[in-house]
Amino acid sequence: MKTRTCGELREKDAGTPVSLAGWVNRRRDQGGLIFIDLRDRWGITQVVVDLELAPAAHAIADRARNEYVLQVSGMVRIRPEGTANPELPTGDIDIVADEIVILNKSKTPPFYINREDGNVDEALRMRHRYLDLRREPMQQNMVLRHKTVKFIRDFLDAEDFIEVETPILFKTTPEGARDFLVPSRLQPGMFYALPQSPQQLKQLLMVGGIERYFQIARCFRDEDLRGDRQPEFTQLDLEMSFVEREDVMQLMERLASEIVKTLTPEKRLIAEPFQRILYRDALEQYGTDRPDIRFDLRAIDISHIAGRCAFPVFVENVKAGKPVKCLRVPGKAAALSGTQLRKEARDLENMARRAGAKGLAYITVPTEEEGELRGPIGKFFSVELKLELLDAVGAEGGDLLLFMSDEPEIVYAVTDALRNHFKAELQLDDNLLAFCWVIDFPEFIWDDEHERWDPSQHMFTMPLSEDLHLLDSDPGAARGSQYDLICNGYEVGGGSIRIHDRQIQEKIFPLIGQTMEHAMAEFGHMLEAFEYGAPPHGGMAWGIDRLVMLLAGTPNIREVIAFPKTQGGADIMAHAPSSADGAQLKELHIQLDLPEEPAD
RNA sequence: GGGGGCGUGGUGUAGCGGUUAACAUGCCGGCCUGUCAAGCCGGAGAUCGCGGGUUCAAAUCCCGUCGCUCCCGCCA
Repeated sequence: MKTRTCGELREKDAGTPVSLAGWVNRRRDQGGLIFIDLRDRWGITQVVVDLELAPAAHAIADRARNEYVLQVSGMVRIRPEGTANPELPTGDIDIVADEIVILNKSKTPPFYINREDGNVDEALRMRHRYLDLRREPMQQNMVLRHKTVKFIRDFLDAEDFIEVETPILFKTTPEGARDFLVPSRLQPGMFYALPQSPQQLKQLLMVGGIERYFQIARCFRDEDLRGDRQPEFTQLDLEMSFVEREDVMQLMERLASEIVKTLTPEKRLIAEPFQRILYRDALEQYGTDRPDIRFDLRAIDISHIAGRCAFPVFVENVKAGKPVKCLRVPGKAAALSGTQLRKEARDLENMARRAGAKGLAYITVPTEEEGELRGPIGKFFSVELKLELLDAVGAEGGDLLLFMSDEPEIVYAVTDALRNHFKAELQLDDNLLAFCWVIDFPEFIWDDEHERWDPSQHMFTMPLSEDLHLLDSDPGAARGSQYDLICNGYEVGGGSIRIHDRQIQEKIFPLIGQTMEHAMAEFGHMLEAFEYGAPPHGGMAWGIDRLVMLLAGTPNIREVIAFPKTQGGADIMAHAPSSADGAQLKELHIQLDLPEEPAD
């Protein structure tokens, strides 16, 4: 139906007879002359329909409306002097139509397909996602996503990886996120679970001698949604045998860097090699294990100074072993009037309280013409102590210094909240991609509620070899081999060296509160596999959706997924989920036990 | 489970106790042979998400509810 696309014709094609097909992006009716911007995935080409040259085509063009599907036959022609459109790649030519066929009509779309600035209610876009996908930004995102996955496949193929598919119907995993369950008809009362990740299977592939495996894998987690989280999402899942942490990290770093340079040359990487941040430092300085390092706003521990001031809260906290930390906001005080500053301080304090703090102290650093430190707690610091403080945090005139003191976890939360607040003010550059590695996570994190250790990544993570002995003596101090790849505050991926030794794996279960019977029932196949010559192995999993989202420069994962779910986990186009009919449920031996509808 | 935001012609917004509910765009009709966010003229189109309440009077205030969204919890 089409001999050429709507994006490719140029001056050199003049005189070629062509047939184009696509959608009416816009129609401009001049009376005897009708212009139609015909759009397909590759671009827009202007079609000219002249009443005198082609009366039949003109009559059809007269009836055409936006989003009608047309097939146009005609001659490529260089546009008359002075009518070229430099905005359009095809703007030097147009098609003089001699025949137009309406392949299909279209109702007036519920929102604009042909406008860049279209700020449309997202629910409406989702209800008509097939129309939304026609819009230029979505077309670009879909292409970018394809190119990203294609690049990854080619890259890993060149590195001798092979792609292996693992089952979608698999086994429930009692740890971690909630599973999506699928009832088994053949085995009444039994359930498959959709994989949260192919973790176990890829390790078994390593035991199976695949050595270098990857998969573009769909994964499922039944947890609440976020702007960067969907219940089903796509991972680049990857595993390698006979590697150490450094081998995986270096290959993965090269992949990340080459993706960015090849697919989005307009983006800049903040640093190569990627900065490596210890988990402990990430928490202490940024208050999170996925720091956005595009801006340098870090909490500094000043307990050793604050403990000697006269502010009772600080003194008591330091005595009780709680840290006092300072966040220096450069130039913030100078930018605000006294009234504004007091309001800002109130807002920040409320923010800190929401994060769990009891308060938030501040002082401002004087510029040269002013004299004193201002702010409620300035008076508690002697002159010498003030100088020591300013020196410790590198303060300059006009800075706002914020002070947090509480249990470490609360200080982390406040640091994170404040950093996110100031980040929003900074209007950071989306074209800057600040990749960094976070490493040396603890192997376990203490779970107060269940009084046990939880794996900080998962139960198959190998502890660092120098910390292996700590599993017996001080599991809380053992570091795992985990590495997370962070970009602009998003966790793009994570991985680790895995346990391939049954004895080590068996030590993990009691620590995380599992009996050996339970472990055997759930993971016996893993333990058994480890006994048949499991090679040392490790790997990584990337969130493809998040990666593409960063490459596309959108903060919303739904923009890079063709048919995403709403925050309520629904597809409001096709109306999923939906109720099952009685016969289906009966066949599966399922009875519903729904909460009572409240009676009015 | 919790906190915040939004919901007004097809679309995007304004209005925030008394308006014939405004504007832009789109849509329909007309004119127009070089437009390209075309232009000009005319027209249709909204019980202001839904339910209840306060009031002489509600798009506007209050309560509830539904939908979408952002965040916390949750996400090995």
